[in-house]
Amino acid sequence: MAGVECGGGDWPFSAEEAYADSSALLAEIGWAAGFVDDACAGELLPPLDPPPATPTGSMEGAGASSSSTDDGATREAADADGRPAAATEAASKPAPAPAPGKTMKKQKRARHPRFAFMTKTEIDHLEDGYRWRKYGQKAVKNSPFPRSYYRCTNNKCTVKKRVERSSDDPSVVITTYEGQHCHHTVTFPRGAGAATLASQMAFSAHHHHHLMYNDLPALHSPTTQNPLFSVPAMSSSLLQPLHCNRQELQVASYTTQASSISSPGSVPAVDKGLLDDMVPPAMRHG
DNA sequence: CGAGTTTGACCTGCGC
DNA sequence: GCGCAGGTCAAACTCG
Repeated sequence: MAGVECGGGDWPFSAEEAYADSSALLAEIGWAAGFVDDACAGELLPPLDPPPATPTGSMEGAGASSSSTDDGATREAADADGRPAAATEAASKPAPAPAPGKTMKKQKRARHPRFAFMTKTEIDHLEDGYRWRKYGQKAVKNSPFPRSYYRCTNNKCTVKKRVERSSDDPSVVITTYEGQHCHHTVTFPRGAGAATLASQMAFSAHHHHHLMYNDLPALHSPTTQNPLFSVPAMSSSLLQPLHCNRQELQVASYTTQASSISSPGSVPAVDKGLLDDMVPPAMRHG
């Protein structure tokens, strides 16, 4: 496995800095963000002030999601699943005639629940038990590092992830998962901690608990070293994938039960596996 | 030869 | 309406 190694040690920057740097991303994500030390013992740092619902009525963060969450499902589903029609048309790239996009212009791009986390690692693409296929790379504005786009190789799975390095600290990789896997991991590498965890969390992203950073005392604590958010704790007090629709900020659930991850019975044993893999029994609640 | 990566072009949404 | 930036596509290429 692509060992998730890191020099360990303290973060070279504060949570504020980290999030200030990636605030745009986090804001855009609008769901949840964790800060994970790839040694599986890192801190999950709170995002900076979660932009309060903007007066403009735009929900920005959630907006990115909500504004494009709705109907576009067709396209998303399509292109992730072998790209039928649309993609086929698009194949005729040099022929911007009816432009593939045009036909589906009305449909906004679908957005699945997203979960982002930062990992201090030198490895760009962390092994997380799933197989990914890179489908694009783009230079990111104000960042010397490109952003890579990956899709789960399982053709029935629509999960995507973006990987980019923090322009502030090259040693930090920001990974954003979008969607949920409809299958189990291909492999379950021990030690793939951070990525695996996030992946699993993304996997269980269907537990759309609505809550806001501010509603999470621990999460929003000014303290950057909140033990509550060491990775193991994350698994147990879990940072639920935040469905942070800022216009309906509400705390639906915030539990310290490890079982909460796999609670509604829809998450397969994989989550348990995660716990088994990462959370020492003693650390689990009860 | 199949699977995965690279890379330039294209599409879309958004702010000005 | 225009330009910018993010996101995606797919041909070409690489690698095992």
